[in-house]
Amino acid sequence: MYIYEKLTRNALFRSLDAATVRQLLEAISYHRKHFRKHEVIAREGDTVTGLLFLLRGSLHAEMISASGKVLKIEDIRRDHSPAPAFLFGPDNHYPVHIVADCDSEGVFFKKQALLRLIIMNETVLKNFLDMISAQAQFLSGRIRFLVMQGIKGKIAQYLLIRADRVRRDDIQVVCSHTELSELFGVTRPSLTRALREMHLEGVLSVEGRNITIRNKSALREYLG
Amino acid sequence: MYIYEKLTRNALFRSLDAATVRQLLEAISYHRKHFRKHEVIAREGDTVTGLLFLLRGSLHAEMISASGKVLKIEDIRRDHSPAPAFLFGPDNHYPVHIVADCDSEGVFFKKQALLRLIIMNETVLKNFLDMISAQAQFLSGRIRFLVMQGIKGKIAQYLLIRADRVRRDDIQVVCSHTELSELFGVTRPSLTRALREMHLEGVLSVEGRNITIRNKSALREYLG
DNA sequence: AAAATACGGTACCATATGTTACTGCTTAAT
DNA sequence: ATTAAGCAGTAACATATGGTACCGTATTTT
Repeated sequence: MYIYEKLTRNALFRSLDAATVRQLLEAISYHRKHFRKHEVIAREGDTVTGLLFLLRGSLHAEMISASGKVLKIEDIRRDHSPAPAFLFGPDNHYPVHIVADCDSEGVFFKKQALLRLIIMNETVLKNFLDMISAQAQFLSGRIRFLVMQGIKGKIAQYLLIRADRVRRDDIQVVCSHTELSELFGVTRPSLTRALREMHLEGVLSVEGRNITIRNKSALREYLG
Repeated sequence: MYIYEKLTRNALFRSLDAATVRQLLEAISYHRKHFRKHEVIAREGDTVTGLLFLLRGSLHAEMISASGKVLKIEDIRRDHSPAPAFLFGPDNHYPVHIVADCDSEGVFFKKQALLRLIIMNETVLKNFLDMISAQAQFLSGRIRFLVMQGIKGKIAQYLLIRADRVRRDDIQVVCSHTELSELFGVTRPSLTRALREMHLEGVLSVEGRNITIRNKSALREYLG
């Protein structure tokens, strides 16, 4: 499959057909990048010089505090790019580390090339506005999630959203407890304890990574 | 002073002269709005239908949790607009309440009008990109501030930034403790206690709203 | 197959922060 | 002028979460 076909799946090229993307790509320069599993693609503080578009694999963004606390900010799959909102604006530095979850591959557009794309095609411009806005909206939701509730609230919100998405009350959590605890910004033992307590309270039934919601309205009470 | 002269101070019209802004304004429609002190301009969840530009006064954005916890997200003065990154993108709803700090006044551009401005003038487009990028960057910094450190870390970061800005070690904190605690996402007694402890440790000297940094390197140790 | 790594469970204790309530003081509203 | 709000300080206590350490199992990697 050609690059431009894969790129149509990215938010920047949404509602463009492969032929148009091909045309656009011919007008600018870019280069291909490969990353190995666990490779650090960008460190917090590095200058953002362009935008990466994933063709294969997946990445994640994480913050690490001075004391070593890890907070996973988001997963980045092939429809998203890392740090799109840090290319423009006053501070062009990565606010997070970008790490490859597995062997991955992408194309990198320098800022100038991207700017040309945006000016050349109004759909691309609109898509880019949507991308940056989406990023801000996501971060705003993340603040509410992380700051406005305790661990049980986070568990409740996480599970309720997933249950709603799959339209079932039994949820297969794909992440490990360690990952979940990094996503929630808490320690793993604290997360396990909270799950155990919610199990004892009869709100959830927890069996390893299979969690079933037993009392949905009680679960909602935990929301911050 | 005319509206367009005041608007040149807003981020959207940066590096445009008053005459150009006047021209731009004549091409689109907008209307004027007035707000009284403490008036709620938008509630969390309201649809964002356009963008407000402040001519006079100041606003702030805050989140309120189910349990009543208040988190102040940001101050909005005449160079900024509320929620610029929520006009485009997938979720066009205010993530926060917008409240007037004092009697205030502004002009409101509907989304379509703004879109026309952006397309008409490349500087405006670039400025808008910068605005929403700045918003995302701000929120990202806010996550680090709020989640990656304890109260003393927040105090340290807050004071060090201010001290650096005024190039002095004695700082006149303009907000009340109540406001500060909302900005930090903690309770007021906890904030007061932390300040008292840091005073006893000899790191700070706290006298009401006058705070002097006594030991800058010790203060930095608190940063998360 | 062996070794290394990641994972999940748990317990004990430490610590940070929240909760509530009361005080006196200052500033703004009537 | 009087009343009402808001503000800063503090204390006693409750609670949530963190820190650390250990174990046994599962899963990779070599």
